[in-house]
Amino acid sequence: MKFDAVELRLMPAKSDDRRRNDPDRTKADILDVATQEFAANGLAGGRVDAIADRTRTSKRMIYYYFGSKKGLYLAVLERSYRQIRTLEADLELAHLPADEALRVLISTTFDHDEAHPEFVRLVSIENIHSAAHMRRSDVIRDLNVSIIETIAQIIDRGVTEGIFRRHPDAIDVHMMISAFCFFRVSNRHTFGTIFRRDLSAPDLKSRHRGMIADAVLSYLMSAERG
Amino acid sequence: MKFDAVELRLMPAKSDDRRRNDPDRTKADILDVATQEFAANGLAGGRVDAIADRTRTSKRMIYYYFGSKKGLYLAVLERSYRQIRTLEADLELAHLPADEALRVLISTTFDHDEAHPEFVRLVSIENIHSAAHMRRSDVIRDLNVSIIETIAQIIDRGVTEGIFRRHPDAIDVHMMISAFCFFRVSNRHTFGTIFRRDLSAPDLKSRHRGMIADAVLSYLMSAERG
DNA sequence: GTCTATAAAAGGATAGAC
DNA sequence: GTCTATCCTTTTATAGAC
Repeated sequence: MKFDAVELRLMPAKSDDRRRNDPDRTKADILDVATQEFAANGLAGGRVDAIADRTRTSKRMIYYYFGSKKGLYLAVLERSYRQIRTLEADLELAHLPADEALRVLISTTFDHDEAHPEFVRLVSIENIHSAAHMRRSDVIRDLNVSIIETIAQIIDRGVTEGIFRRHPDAIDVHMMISAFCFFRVSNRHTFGTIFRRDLSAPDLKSRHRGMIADAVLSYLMSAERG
Repeated sequence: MKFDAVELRLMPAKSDDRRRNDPDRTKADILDVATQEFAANGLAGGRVDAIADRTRTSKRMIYYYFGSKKGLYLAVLERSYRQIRTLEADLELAHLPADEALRVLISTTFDHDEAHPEFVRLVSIENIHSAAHMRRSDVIRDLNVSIIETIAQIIDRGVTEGIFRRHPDAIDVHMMISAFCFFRVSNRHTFGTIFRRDLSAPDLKSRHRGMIADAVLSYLMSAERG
C-alpha cells in the first residue's frame, strides 16, 4: 500500500502540465512553425491548419494569441527583422582598416543571407505585398538601421586615408552589397534552373563571397567613371 | 434595292462576331489580365474569378483554354520569359569597344527590369515556389540564353584588347548585373520603407544605372584582389 | 466556342466546454 | 489557457444549354 502511493507521486504529470501552459513557450513554438510555413508558401499560400498541426498547441491558440492569420504573419516578420538588425548592430569594425572593415561587413551580410533563406523568402513575400504589413508595423519601421552609419564611417575613413577615390552614398553602397547577397539566395531556383548551376554549392559560395567584395572595393578604389 | 443591299454588307456586325470568336485574341486577352493578377497577388493569392471579371470572356473559357489555374499561371510565366529572351537576343554589340558594349548591355537589363516590374514580380513568385513550374516547362528551360554568349565574347575581347585585367566567368558577371537591376525593383517596397527612400524616383534611377555600370567595369579593369 | 448556374472543396475563424 | 467540433465564406472547377 505505501509503495503504491509513492510510485504515483513520482509520475511526471504535473511538471508536463506546467510546460504546456507556458505562454512564451507556446508563442515561440507557434512563431517557429509559422516562420517555416509562410517562408515556404507565402502569406496566401500558407495554411493556418498546417501550422497548427506541426505545433504542440492547437489552431484555437493561434487565434487566441495572434488574432488572425495576418496578425501571425506580421509577428513572424517582426521577429525576423529584429534578429538581423541585432546581428548588424553587433559588428565591431572601427579598429580595422577601411578596406578590411568593408570585407568583414560584406562577408557578414553574405553569410547571414546564406544561413537564413527563410528570412530572404519572407522579405521577398513582403515585397509581393508591396510592404503593406511592414509599413503599418511601428516595430519594424523604427528598428534602428545602424548598418548605414557603419558603412558611412567606413567610407569616410577610407577616403580620408586615401584608400578610396570615390565617396558614394552609404545607402547606395549598402544596396549594392545587399542586392548581390540577397539575389543569390532569393533567385537561386530560377537562376539555377535556367543556367543549370547549383548556387548552393560550396565552391560557388566562396567564389561569390570574394567576388562581391572585390567588386565593391574596386569600385570605391577606382577613379570616377573608370 | 441595290443600294440597301450594299449598305447591309458594309455593317460591321459580322466582323465583330469574328473578332469575339478569335481564339488567339481571346487567349492573349486572358494572358494579359492573368499576368497582372498573378504579378500583383502571387499564384495562391491570385483569383481566377478576378481574372475572368476583367476579361472580355468568362471563367469557363479560362478552364477551356488553360485547363487549370496552374496551367494559366505557367502560360503567363512562359510568355514573360519569351519576351525578355527575345529582347536580349536582339542586342548588337560586336562592333563596340568592350567597355562600351558592356555599358549598353547593363543599361538594357537595367531598363528592362525598370520597365517590367510585373516580370520581376513573377520571377520572385516563381522562386517562392522553388521554380517548380518552370522546371517542368520545356518551353522555358530550353529558351536559348544568348546573353551568356554575348557577355563571354565581350569579356574575351576586353581581355585581348588589354582593357580588362580580370577574366571572370560570364554567368557570374551576368549574375552580378542581374542582381543589382533586379533587386532595385523586386525589393523596392521593403528597402524603400526601411531606408525612407523612393527607389522609383528618376534621379535615383539614373544614378543607380551609372553606379552598377561603373562597379562592374572597375571590377573587370582592376587587378586581382584589389 | 461561349454563357449561366452550381457543385465541391478548402480554409479562415469561432463556439462552448473544461 | 487549452481543446474539439463546426460554421461559413471564399474559391476552384464543372455541368449543361445554346
